[in-house]
Amino acid sequence: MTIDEQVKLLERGATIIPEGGIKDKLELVQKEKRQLRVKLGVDPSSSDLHIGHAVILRKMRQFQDLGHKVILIIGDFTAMIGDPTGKNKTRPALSLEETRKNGETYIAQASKILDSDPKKLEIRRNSEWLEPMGFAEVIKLSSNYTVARMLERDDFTKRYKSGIPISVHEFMYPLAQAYDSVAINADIELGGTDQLFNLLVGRDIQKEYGQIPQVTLTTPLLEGLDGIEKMSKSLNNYIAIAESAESMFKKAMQVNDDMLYRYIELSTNLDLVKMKELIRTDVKKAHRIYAAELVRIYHSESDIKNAEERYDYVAKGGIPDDIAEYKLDKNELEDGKIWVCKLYALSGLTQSNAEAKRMIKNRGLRLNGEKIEDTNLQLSLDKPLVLQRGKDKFVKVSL
RNA sequence: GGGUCGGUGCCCGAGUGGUUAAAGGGGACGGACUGUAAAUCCGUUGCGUAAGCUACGAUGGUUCAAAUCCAUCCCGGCCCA
Repeated sequence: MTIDEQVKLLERGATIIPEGGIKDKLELVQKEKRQLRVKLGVDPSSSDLHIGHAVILRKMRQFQDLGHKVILIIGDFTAMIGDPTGKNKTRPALSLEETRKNGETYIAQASKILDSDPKKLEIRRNSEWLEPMGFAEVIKLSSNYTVARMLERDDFTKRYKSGIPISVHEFMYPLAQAYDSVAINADIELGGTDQLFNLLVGRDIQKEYGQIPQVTLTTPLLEGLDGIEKMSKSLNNYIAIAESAESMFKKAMQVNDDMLYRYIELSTNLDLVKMKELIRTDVKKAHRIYAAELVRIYHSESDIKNAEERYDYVAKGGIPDDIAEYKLDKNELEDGKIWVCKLYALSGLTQSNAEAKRMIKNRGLRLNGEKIEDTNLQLSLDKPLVLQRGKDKFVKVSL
């Protein structure tokens, strides 16, 4: 591949700062006969990677495939300090052990996408260099940036204007992240568009430390299944890359029609021109192709059929066979029977007896496929029972 | 440090002594309709099968009765220093 072709591939779906920066970097390393050092910082506070994260990981993979080195930085130190007080309220600060564990899960999941050849992948933790930094060092680092410039960051601006508190330590986040770039001497740093500010701080700080500033490459954030918020675990609007083929297929089918093109664009390599046309002419089919493609990427060709069949079966009101099981303790029985509402609560399908009762009144609970009418129903468990909530939440109960 | 305003359920927000498990909106969850979509419409949205209990930043107090009044404390915004 010529450099121009490489640039074209790498820049697809991404925003580069400064413009043309990728080409310059590629030419530079060609001259110096070395690999690019491509950085991605990850926050080990959540352990479930979703297809939104995958956008950037897939971009990383492209760099690897072109022979470059990807450096994954687990932000174990920054996560340990605890999340800023911002919108998400205070998140309990994680212990080093937790962040380490989350980091491991992250790596395990990311390796579904990344090439784990050590020549192409380096994994570091930022506690490595941030922890030993003394206060004097930190002051020196922070003296390179001004409050006014910090406040330029979009979420700081918004919060400041609307009177939402900003703690001083939150200013340290961009700086710490920027210092990571210095520590590993990054040529390029990748991130979601929400990371742009932090990535740019990296450029400034690298300059201050006498390095050539990194080029930043940002990819769009994938909106969640609700079509409004960004995809995230806490909003529960995500498709995890580790979830089962069945669940993945189902969620993919539920992506809003309006969002489908964007999902295809950002999370698959499907032919965009063809898919755009298909969405126009036959949306349902487009959904199926997308759903199948996702399963193909994260599971395998052979899993598609099962996932699709299950989907169709449940859509028709069928009870699938891969249901979670719950073993009821005999002590819960009275005269060999148990009250329906209690059973639903115990099985975890409802949060409380009261909720189960309400759901029955709303005709939302089924037993062996039949709607439950009577809130006072007493059940004996001679045979296993299939409890169901809504369309697709099942639990099989037995003694 | 001083002044001032504020802290209500998942979120926003009304409520300034009893009729308040707390208006309204959002979200979420069910149902109808559908393509297990969207839109729309309907219902539910603290726990307890009940008596009742718990809940309006925390603790203590006043009162027959407190989210509402008082005291102290904690947290935050704004203004002044």
